[in-house]
Amino acid sequence: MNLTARSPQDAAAPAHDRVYRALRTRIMHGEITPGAALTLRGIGREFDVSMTPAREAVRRLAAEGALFLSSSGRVSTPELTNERIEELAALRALLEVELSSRALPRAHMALIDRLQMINGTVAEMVTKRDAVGYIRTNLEFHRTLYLRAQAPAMLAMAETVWLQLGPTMRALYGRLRRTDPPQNHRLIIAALKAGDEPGLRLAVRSDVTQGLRLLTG
Amino acid sequence: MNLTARSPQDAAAPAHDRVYRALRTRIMHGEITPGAALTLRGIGREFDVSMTPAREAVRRLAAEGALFLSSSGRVSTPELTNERIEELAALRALLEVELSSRALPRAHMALIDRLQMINGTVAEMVTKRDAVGYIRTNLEFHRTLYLRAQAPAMLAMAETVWLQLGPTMRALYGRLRRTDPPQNHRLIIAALKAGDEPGLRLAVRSDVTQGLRLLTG
DNA sequence: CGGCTCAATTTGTGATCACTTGAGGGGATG
DNA sequence: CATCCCCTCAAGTGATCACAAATTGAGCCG
Repeated sequence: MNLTARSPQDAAAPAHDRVYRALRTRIMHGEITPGAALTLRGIGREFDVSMTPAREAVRRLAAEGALFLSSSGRVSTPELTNERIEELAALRALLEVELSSRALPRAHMALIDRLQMINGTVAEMVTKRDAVGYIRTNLEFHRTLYLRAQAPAMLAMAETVWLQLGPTMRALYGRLRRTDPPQNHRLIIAALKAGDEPGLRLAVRSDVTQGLRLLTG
Repeated sequence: MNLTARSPQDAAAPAHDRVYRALRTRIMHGEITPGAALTLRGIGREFDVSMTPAREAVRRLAAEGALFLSSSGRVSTPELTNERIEELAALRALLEVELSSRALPRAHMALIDRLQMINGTVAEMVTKRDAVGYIRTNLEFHRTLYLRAQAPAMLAMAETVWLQLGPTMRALYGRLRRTDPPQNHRLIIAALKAGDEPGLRLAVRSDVTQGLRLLTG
């Protein structure tokens, strides 16, 4: 099956973990449309494993809210209601504002440079209208910043929220007609440079909630 | 099989779900000491199921951070570092302050009465020095309030944090020599009655972080 | 008396299979 | 033409087994 080189941490990874990671990435990056159905046998066939590891991966993702299990056990990506989306956006704001706050005193020039580079890629994805690429690099931008917060539990929660929003995000950003580069990311970088905590908090809050405006507003 | 009466929501529940719920409750209420080892075959034996549903329950709990899986797959309850505990406490503060804020405008007299009744039970548990009972009723107090926030995703996250703190909480509260009733709960109730949002936020923050003082301070 | 080695045993992993249930389609009926 | 019913097949659940890895404890040597 997949004979491509794997990153070190994936070397000799158990089957269920391989499947889990592959599906997780797909979902988080919006590569699966909301409401799409999955089957354990289908997943097993695709990754060349039996139903057992497929089931473990699916249940793990369901526990994280990335997949929806119907009462009869059928598996699909969740179709979020507007209320749910708003709530998850509020969670993003809550968690990510805190994470950025904690990262601020630890953010040195090397980090800011790296963020600017990633942001360049984000802008590129926007102009190319590559939705999946945009989501991926956008999340990389945020994760890079939040890693500096040295708060693994909080970051894990934020990623769980991203995961839940994944399938919906694609549809959401698909409506974005804008081709202008991410303005809020620039504000975040500027606030980091200036050591301006209130400005940073505001910029992060705006960035994580802006995608929602066009849905609810 | 298991012919004992089950609660309504457990009726005809799949085996893996029964096991999951039973273990989850045990962990959240602090009935398992940190670092305790579990085995799939042992769990299967206890609940009279095979390894398969035991594995699903364990992996689901591991995904929620309630169990720790060693690199070799061995299962145990996590032993949290002080940094981790502080971070989880910060998460509790963040999430629960927000939840209480959202619950405030919806908190009518019936809810406040119910909170006062639960709080009576909490006080009773304190005087009886019943650690598990204390944790259970204390969480019931918080959950009852937060349910009014109408924010299921946020509440689920808060419960995940409780779950992660479960095994540690017992040890934590075991050090509490106090037999005085929960003062912060009274402040919460008072703030709810008065419709005092800043006071409520402060009281909730104090309540969820107080247990930590004796650890870090 | 303490540390090391090796083997027996415990434990997780993954495949396979029997069983049951629920979803979806096709046809008959009003 | 719509609705309802039944039937079939697909899909999840859970048990069992073979296998590999790791743990543990006994026995031995220093």
